[in-house]
Amino acid sequence: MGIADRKAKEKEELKALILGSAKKLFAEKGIEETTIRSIAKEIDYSVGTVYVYYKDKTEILHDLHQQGFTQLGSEMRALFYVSDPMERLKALGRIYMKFALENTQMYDLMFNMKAPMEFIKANEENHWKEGNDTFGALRKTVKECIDHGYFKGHQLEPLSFVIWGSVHGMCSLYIRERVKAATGQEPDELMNSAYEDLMLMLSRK
Amino acid sequence: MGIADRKAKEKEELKALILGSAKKLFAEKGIEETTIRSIAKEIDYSVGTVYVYYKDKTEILHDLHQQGFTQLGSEMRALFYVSDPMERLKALGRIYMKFALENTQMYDLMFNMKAPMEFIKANEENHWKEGNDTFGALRKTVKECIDHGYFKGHQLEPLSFVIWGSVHGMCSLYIRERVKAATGQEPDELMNSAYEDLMLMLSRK
DNA sequence: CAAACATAATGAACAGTGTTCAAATTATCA
DNA sequence: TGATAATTTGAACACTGTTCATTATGTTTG
Repeated sequence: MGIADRKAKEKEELKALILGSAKKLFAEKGIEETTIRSIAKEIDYSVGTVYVYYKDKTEILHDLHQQGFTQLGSEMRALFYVSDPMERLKALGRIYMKFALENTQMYDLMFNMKAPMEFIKANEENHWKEGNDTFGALRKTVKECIDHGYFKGHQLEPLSFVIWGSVHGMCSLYIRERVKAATGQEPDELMNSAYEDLMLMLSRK
Repeated sequence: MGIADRKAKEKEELKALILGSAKKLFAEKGIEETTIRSIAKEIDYSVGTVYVYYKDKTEILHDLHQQGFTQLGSEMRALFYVSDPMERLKALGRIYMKFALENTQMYDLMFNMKAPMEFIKANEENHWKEGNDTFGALRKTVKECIDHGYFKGHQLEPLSFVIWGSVHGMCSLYIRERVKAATGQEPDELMNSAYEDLMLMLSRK
């Protein structure tokens, strides 16, 4: 079945082309400028073609958010070699924050926008695998910290969520342009010093 | 000048009526359903009239976000009687979180949506008074905590931002429906236990 | 090779959005 | 009452996501 195979490959390639176009526009111009028409125009196809390969915009955004998690996941996995759990926790947070600040649109899509969650709900997958895996990696590291004598009196699940929420909160305020407006400080500097303050707080035995 | 006065009052009243309509739709149906047409329909005026009193939608959303800060501000001010700064800090956070969970759309508008910031930028007010005041109240309380021996080794500005970011982060993850999806826990329960874990961490001398 | 069929791509059309502005309506004044 | 000013209107514009009959292309078959 050579022809069928080739056709299947071509379909996949075109789908990837559409997603690539979406990714480019999304990263460069943000969600506002990433319209179906602009995606189609970028690759010289008609709007209708996009809908042959993606049933709607939320599916495109879901696929995109998945790519973001793939990247973040591989960056996080590169830290598994760090044996000391507290050191690893600190490094994890740094990587996470770095990813957020360097890929603001993508981070926004992954953790703030409604589209990916709506797609998951609409397809009743009922399971946010990407989020689950990422939070699982954090929880595992926090667990090891607890086993090493850190976080006395804390519970694993709430504590892990607090840590996630802390870094996510700072990143979101940064991305949604509340940092300078509210504090008057230089955002990038404040993000760094705040992260150090957070780590200081976490690493107290 | 009786007539001019009355006209001015009527103008103000109609503007308030538009804002009230927007507020109602916004709280009940969210931003998606709060269209200019729906706002106009709610109060039996035409779309054009809305644009006589508001130059665009961001101005409406900015006025709305201002109302949210007025409410949050008064709820926070009710805690000034708490003399112990750490107790006050804990209470502040609770009130803040309660406000976020009970007014999800409004909180989202105040701290996540782009509209209010875009309005401020477009009118080069260059000063987010609402955010400044709120963060100022937090900073002041944190300062007092430091003066009472808490947060040794921490700096006021970054620390205050970390605390804000922590609570904001958890609230945002809740509102944007990432909590249950990522942790598998019951969101409301986790929010509470996480807040207690956070406070436990903060109140260690 | 041509005709029949299957697959893929198209873009006009639809319903919705925010926004504008000439025209119609209403209120005020002389 | 008639002229003038203020207010309200809603059709129209440019955009969005989405659909689907039509067209074009590729494949198989007699």
